[in-house]
Amino acid sequence: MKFARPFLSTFVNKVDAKGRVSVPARFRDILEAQGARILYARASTSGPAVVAGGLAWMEQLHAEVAAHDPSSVEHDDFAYALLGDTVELGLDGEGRVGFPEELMRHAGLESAAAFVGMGSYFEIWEPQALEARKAQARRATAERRGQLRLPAREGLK
Amino acid sequence: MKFARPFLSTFVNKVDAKGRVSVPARFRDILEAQGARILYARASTSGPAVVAGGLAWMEQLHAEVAAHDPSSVEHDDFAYALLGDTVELGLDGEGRVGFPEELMRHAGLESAAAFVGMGSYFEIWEPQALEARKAQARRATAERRGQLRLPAREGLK
DNA sequence: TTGACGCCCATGGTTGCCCATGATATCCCA
DNA sequence: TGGGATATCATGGGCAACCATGGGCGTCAA
Repeated sequence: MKFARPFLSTFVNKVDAKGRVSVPARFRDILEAQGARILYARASTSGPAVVAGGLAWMEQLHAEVAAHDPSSVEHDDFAYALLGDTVELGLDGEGRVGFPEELMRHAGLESAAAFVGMGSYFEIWEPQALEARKAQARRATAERRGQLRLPAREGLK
Repeated sequence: MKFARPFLSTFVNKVDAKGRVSVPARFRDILEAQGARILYARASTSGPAVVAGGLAWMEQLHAEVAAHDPSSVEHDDFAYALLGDTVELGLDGEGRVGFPEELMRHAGLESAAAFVGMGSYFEIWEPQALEARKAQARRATAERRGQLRLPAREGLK
C-alpha cells in the first residue's frame, strides 16, 4: 500500500458559538490528499476522546469489517462498533467541522479542542484532559525505557 | 474492487401516524447513487431488526444465489432466504418509506426507528434495542482488542 | 365506503455555504 | 538584514437551502 503522509503533532483550536472547530490546516491537507474534504469520526473506546481520520482510514475500517464472514457474529460486532458509530463529516469552506452533540459530550469538548496526530488517524481531546493523558504516557514510557525496541540507538531524548 | 461509499453512522427518525419513516438523507444519496430511489428490505435472521440496502446490495445477493447450481439445494435455500422474503420499497417525494406490517413487528418499531450503517447495507432497529446491541458489540470488540487492534492499524515504526 | 397508499404542499429547526476580519507567518526586495 | 507586502489561517456572523416531520387530498382495490 502507498505510504500516506501521517497526522502529526498537536493543535489546539477554539470551538465557536455554533459548535464549529477549525481542523488544523496540516490535517486538512492530508485529508484532501486522500481524496475529499471529508472526515470520519467516532467516540474512542479507550478514553474521553474522538477518534477521526480520512478516507484512507475509513477504507481500512470498512475492509476490516468486510473481511469477516457476513453471517458471523464477529462481523456484526465490528460493524456496529466501528461503522454504526462512525459519522461522516464534511468540512465547510473554511475547513471547519461541527461534531455531533454526542461526540462533544463524550470528549467533554466545550470552548476548545486539541487535535493530536496519531499517524494514520488523529484524535480530538479537551485540551486539559489531553495534557493529563500525555503526562501519563510520558511516565509510562519512562518506566519502560529499558524495554524499548531499537536498543542500538542512543536513548530517545 | 472499487470502493463504494459505505452506509455509516446511526440516525434515529420518527415513525409518523401513517407508519412512514424518513430515510436519512445520507442514505438516500447513496441509494440514488446506486441508481434508484428504491430500497430492499427483509427481516434480519440474527435479531429484531430489518436488513436493508440498495441496488448494489441486491445485486450482491442475487449474484450469490446465481452462483449456485439452480438444481442444487443450496440454490433454493439461498433463494428462499435471501430473495423470497425481501421486499422492494419505493421512497416518497420526501424520502420516506412505509415498511410492511410484518417487518415493523419483527423489529418492534413503534414511534421511532434507528437506521444504522453497516457498510454495504444498513439495518433498522427500535432505538433502545439497537443501543443494547451496540453496547454488547463494544464489549465484544474491547475483549478482542488485544488481538485485533494491532493488525488493524499500521504498525508503529 | 373504508382503509391503504401515493402524491402534494406547509413548516420549523438545523445545517451548510458564503463573506468579512484580524492575527500570524512567509516571502520579497531594497 | 530590515521591513513592508502578501498569503495563510483561525475565527465570527448572516443567510439560504435542506431536511425531518405533519397533514390534506385524491385514487384504487377489497
